[in-house]
Amino acid sequence: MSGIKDVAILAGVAVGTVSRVINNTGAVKPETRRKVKAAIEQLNYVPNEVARNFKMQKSKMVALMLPSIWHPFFSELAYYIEDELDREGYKLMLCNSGGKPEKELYYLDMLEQNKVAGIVGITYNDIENNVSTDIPIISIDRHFSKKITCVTSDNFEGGRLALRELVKAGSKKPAFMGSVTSVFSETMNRREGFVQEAEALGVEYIVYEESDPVQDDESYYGNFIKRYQDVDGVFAITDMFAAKYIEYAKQQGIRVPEDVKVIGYDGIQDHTYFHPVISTIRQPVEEMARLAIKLLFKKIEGETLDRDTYRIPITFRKGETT
Amino acid sequence: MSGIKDVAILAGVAVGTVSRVINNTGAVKPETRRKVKAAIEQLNYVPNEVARNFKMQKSKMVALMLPSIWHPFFSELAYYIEDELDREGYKLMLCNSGGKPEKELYYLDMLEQNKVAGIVGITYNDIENNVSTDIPIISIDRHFSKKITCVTSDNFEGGRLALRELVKAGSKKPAFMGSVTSVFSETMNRREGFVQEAEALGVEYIVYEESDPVQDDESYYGNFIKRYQDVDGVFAITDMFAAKYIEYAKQQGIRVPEDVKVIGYDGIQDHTYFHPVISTIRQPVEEMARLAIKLLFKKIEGETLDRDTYRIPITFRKGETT
DNA sequence: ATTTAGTATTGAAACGTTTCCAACTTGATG
DNA sequence: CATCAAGTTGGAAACGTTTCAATACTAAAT
Repeated sequence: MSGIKDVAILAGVAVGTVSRVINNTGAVKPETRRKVKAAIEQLNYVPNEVARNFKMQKSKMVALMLPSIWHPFFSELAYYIEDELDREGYKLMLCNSGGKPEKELYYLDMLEQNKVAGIVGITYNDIENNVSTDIPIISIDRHFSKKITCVTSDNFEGGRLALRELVKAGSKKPAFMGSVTSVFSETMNRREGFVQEAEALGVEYIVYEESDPVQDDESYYGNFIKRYQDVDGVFAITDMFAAKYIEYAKQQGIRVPEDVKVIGYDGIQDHTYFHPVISTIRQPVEEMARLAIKLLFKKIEGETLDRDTYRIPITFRKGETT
Repeated sequence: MSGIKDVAILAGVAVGTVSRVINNTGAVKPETRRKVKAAIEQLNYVPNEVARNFKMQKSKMVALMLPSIWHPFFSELAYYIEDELDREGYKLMLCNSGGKPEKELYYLDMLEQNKVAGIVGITYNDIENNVSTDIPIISIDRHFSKKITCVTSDNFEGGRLALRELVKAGSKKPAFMGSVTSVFSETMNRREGFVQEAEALGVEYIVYEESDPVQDDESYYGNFIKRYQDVDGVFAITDMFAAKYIEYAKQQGIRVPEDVKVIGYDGIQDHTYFHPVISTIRQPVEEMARLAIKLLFKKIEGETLDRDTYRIPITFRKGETT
C-alpha cells in the first residue's frame, strides 16, 4: 500500500506538492502536475481517507439514528437521505436504536467518539442534553428545543385534513386512534388538528389513545371496537394502526369502508398490489429527507438556521378505505 | 476538546500510561489507574476514535452495499446485519447502489479509501475484480468466485419445494415466472429446482422468463396471462412478482387461488394485515444476516472459511394464495 | 546586471493515538 | 548486601495526511 510519500519520491517532488496536486489547491506547474499524476498512476495510489479525516479533524460521515430500519417509513426515509448525502460525497452510518433510550445514549457516545459530521435523529430521548460536543443535529418529527432543528410533515394540517376527508366520505362520528410514545413527538399535532377541525365544524368525535398498544394489539383494537360501536370513521395515527384496525374490525363483521371509513397517516404503500389500499395522509418523505440533509449541511458549514421547525405540507391520498 | 495528553498532564503520568489505562493493556498500578481515571473524569475526556483508527490502520466499520434499502427484503436484512455488527462494537455504513454497476464501482473505491473493515454486498458487478485491496467481502445471493464467500438461502430446494406445494395445492400445469438480472445471481437456482422437480415428478410445466420486467409490467404480466391461458399455478421468483401477477390476473377475471395457485419467494410480509397474504418460500433473513456477519468477522480475523457458499434451508409459509 | 514581484516548491510541524524499548522500582532470593 | 525477575512507567517513534513559513526559482522591469 503506497502512500503520498512514495508518490513524492517517485515523482521527485516533496510530499506537499503531491498533496497540492491531489487536492487541486495552491499553484503547481503543469509539468510537475504531469509527473505527479504519472507517479500516482504507476503506483496505483489512492489517498488514505482515514488519515485525511484524522488530520482534518472532521469526517464526511453522517449518522442516521432511528428506531428500526425495518419499518417501511424509515427505510424510505433512509433511502432518500443516503441519496442526498451521496450527492455531496457524504457517507451514511446507520444506527438502529430499537427505540430504546439507553441504546440511543450509547450510540450518541459512539458518534461523538467517531467525530461524525452530523446526525439525523428520530429518537425518544431528548438528545440535546446528552450530546456534549456540538455535533450538528436535525431531528425528524421530534421537537426538542431551538438547538435541534426539527423537520416534520405538517401534522396539524394532516389532522384537520383527515377529519374533513372522513366527513366528506360520509362519517358522522369519527374517532382519532393513536398512542403516546414520546412527549417530544410532533405526531401529537395530528390529534390536535383532528380535534380542532371537528370542533370548528361542529362534528361529534371520539379520541382513543393508549400508551403502548404494541404490547397487546388484541385488547387495544378489541376495546376500541367494543367501546365505540357507533363510530363510523377512524383516523389512525399511522397506516399500520389503520391496517391493524381494519383487520380486527373485519373479524367483527365490520366492513370498511361501508360501515366505517378509515384514513391512515404516512403513505407507506407506494403501490396497489396489497389490499386494502389505505386512504391516507401522505408524508412527503422524499422532501423531508432532502430538506433535513440540506439543513444539516448548512449547520455543518456553520450557518444558523432561520427557523427551528420546518413543516412540510401533506396531501391526502385516496385509497379503498373511504 | 481534551486529548490523552491533557489527561496525562493532569494525572501526572506519561501518555503511554493513560493509553494503557484506557485500553486495559499492560500492567498499571492500582494507584496510578485511580489517578488517571480521576483525570479522565475531571476533563470529561473521550478517546478520539478517528485518531485510533488512523494509528491502528483499521476501523470497526462494515459497509453494506445493496440496490435499495427501500425494498422490504433488504431493509429487514439491514436490520439484522446492524444488530449483529453492533454486538461486536462494529458500525454499519449503508450504500444504496441503485443496482447501477457504475455506482457500485464508485462505492467500492470509496470504501477502499475509507479502509472499512469489511463489506457485505448484494451487487450486480463481479466485485471481486474491482476491489484491489483485500478487504474481506461476503456476498448475499450472488456467487462470484472462491474469494468472495456467498451466503444464500437454498434456492434450489426452494424451487423444488415450490413446485411440490403447487402440485399439492392442485395445480396440474404450473409455471415458473422470473427474470434475469445478473448472471451471478443465485436466484437462478429457484428455476432450476422448480424445473428439476417438475421433471422428476412428471409434471407438465412452463418457464416464463424475460430480462427486465421492471420497465413494463403491463406487457410482462399481460403477455404471460395471454400466452398461457391453461396455466393453473405460478411460482413467482419474488413475492413482489407474485403480488403484481395476482393484481393483473384479477383484472382479467382470474381468481387466486381458485383458478390459479400462486407461490412467491422471500416472505417479505411479516404480518397479515394486507391481502392477499402470499404463500411463499420464506428466506431465513435473520439467519442469513447473522451468518454473513459472523463469516465476515472470521475473514477479518484472518481465518479462512471452509466453504465458499453457505446455503441456509428455506421453509414454506402458507398464505391465502394456494 | 540587479531588483522585484510573483509563482513554485520544499521541509517540517502537527493531528491523537498506540506501541515498543529502555529505565526505574520493588521485593524476594541467595 | 548483591542479584535478579517481575512489575511499572516514561519517552519517543510512527501512522498518512495537510498546511504554512521559508526558500528557490522565473520572468519582466529597471
